[in-house]
Amino acid sequence: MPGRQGGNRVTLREVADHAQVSVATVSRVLAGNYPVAAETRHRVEQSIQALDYVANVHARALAGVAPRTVAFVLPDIRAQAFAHAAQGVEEAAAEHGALCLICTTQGDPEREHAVFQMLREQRASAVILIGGVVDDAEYRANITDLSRGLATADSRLVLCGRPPAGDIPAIEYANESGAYSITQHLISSGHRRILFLGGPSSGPATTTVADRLAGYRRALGHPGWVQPADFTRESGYQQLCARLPEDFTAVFAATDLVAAGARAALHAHGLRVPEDVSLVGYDDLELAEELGLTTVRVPYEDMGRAAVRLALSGREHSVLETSVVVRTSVAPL
Amino acid sequence: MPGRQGGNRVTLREVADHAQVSVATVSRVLAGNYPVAAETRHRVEQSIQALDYVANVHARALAGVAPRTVAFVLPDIRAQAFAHAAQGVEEAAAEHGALCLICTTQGDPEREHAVFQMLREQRASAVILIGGVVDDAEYRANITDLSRGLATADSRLVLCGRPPAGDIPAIEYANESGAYSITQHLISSGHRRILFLGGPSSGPATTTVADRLAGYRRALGHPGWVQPADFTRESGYQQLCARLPEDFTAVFAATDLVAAGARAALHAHGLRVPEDVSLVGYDDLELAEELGLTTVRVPYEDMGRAAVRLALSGREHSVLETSVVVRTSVAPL
DNA sequence: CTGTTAGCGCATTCAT
DNA sequence: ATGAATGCGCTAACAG
Repeated sequence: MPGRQGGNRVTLREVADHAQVSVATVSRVLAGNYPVAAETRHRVEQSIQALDYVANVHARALAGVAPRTVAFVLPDIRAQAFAHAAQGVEEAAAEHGALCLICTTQGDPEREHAVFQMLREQRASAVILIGGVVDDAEYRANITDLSRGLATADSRLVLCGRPPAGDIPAIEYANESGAYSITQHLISSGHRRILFLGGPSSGPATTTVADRLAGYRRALGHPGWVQPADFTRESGYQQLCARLPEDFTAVFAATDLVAAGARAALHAHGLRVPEDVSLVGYDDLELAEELGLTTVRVPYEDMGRAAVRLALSGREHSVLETSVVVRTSVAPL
Repeated sequence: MPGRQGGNRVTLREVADHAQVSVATVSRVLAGNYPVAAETRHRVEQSIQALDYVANVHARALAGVAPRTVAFVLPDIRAQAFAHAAQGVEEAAAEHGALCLICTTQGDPEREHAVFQMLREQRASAVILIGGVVDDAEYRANITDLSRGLATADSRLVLCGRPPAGDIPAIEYANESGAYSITQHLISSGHRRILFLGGPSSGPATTTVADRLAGYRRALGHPGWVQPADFTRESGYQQLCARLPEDFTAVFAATDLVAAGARAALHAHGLRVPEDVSLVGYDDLELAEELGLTTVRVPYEDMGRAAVRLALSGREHSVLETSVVVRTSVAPL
């Protein structure tokens, strides 16, 4: 029972004294990469136990033996897609014996900046960035700065679920083709008037929606019908209601969450899914299963894992497959 | 454009040289807690910019100026309840200017042990622990060891959503009384035969279910009817099916997730909610809103925040209120 | 106001 | 096989 006073951590020195050896010897048995007499080693190990010694990472790091740390920066951990990616990152980091830092920005640029500064100070070996972005010049400039800043500190930046920017590597998923496939699915069920629900009401779209919209249009062979909506259930509800007098036989919601809102809107108007209107989403969250929603599966956990591998050990498949998951929200026309 | 080679971080020394001052001066303008001539300060700031200097936390920590770091240890970040608690922890940590470490154990005791060891090495100022547990002697012994180990390193352990153990502080929520209230709600709607769905099929229950069950029984005034089930949707489905020939007018699922499974089971048997059977859950997750589930709201984010405050700045309300959220899954008998 | 210096805890030559 | 000494980057006395 150590029970020492607060703040009085045991140091290597004390262990050495206790074991009647030098600090170098203790350090050696700890590292285990250098010959130490069996008997001495035993004695040292006893002392370590007895004193409940715990190494100080900071001192270690300073002396050049830092454990790698990978940081995962996301807008909001409450979003299921991100939480799943985080799970993948955690797992892979653990496999690599790396410490894992999960940081949220709440979509606030200031906070994001602070987080990055902090990560540089922490000497993070890698930082993985996830979350939708508008791929414009400003973004490119920003991300390039970040990457350079990190590189200065011998740290790598990896994008997750976004296109690579400049020479910044990324793990993507087949977003456009997933959208294409599920639109095809709708089409092959006889649907023609398919409403795409998602995207900004004005201004440029994030790469996420832009790609999904592109896939939708490629399958359709024409611009189709688009109703803007944020990536929330509430917005899905509101925006579909706004469109509801119109006639379409199916709705492609940009996200499962949006689909959930759309579904509620449909129900509120006395329309049934899929009897009256077919509905598909994107992401394949828990929600999709609950609602029997046909959707596109995005391998978020795999993306997290892949991003860590890319960051820590170099090359890696950089665009993961998506697949449509058929459930019960689509009916043939 | 710094663009230095990887690994070649800029040090205080270099900044000092560049600015033609001593390291002490640079350190001072950095800390800003000591008078420095305006002109000198300016010169130093220029150099810092020019060299893109970033302080090394490890060196700082070794020198005694460590930023506090609070760790949040949970079984699985994909679980919404935990993700919400994590959000609260993140926010509060940021407010305190503390670094936030989120670590998952996957419910694996070995991994949990490794995580704790790592946290001690990191000199975490506080570690917050969440996740169901069976409150037996073994657990008590374990947690006490952990707490002592942490205390050795001048670090505090705080429990979250569990009862305090020994002198280890905790942030709880009114679990039993929430269960009592929602059972009352059912009762005042005329229900008498209410099935409690949750808990282990054999062996001791976690404190979480035990308390909910206790509240249920207190409201009922007798032991009631209990069908065991894990905290998963799947289990809710299976276990309710197993019980379905029996007649009860309402089901109290130990968790929203379990309720979702129960609901599916009911539907699969041609029973409608709430017309044929009323259903309530616990937690008030996103799912509950989607399903129109009447449930008990647990303030997970607040708990996370409170835990951080407790850990970092002492006293704090330690048991948070719960409340029943009435939606559409209960019908009067 | 500014420079010099002594640690912080540990890993690592270099001696022995 | 073991011990003594050096340095990692920074802060905080301590001198000027």
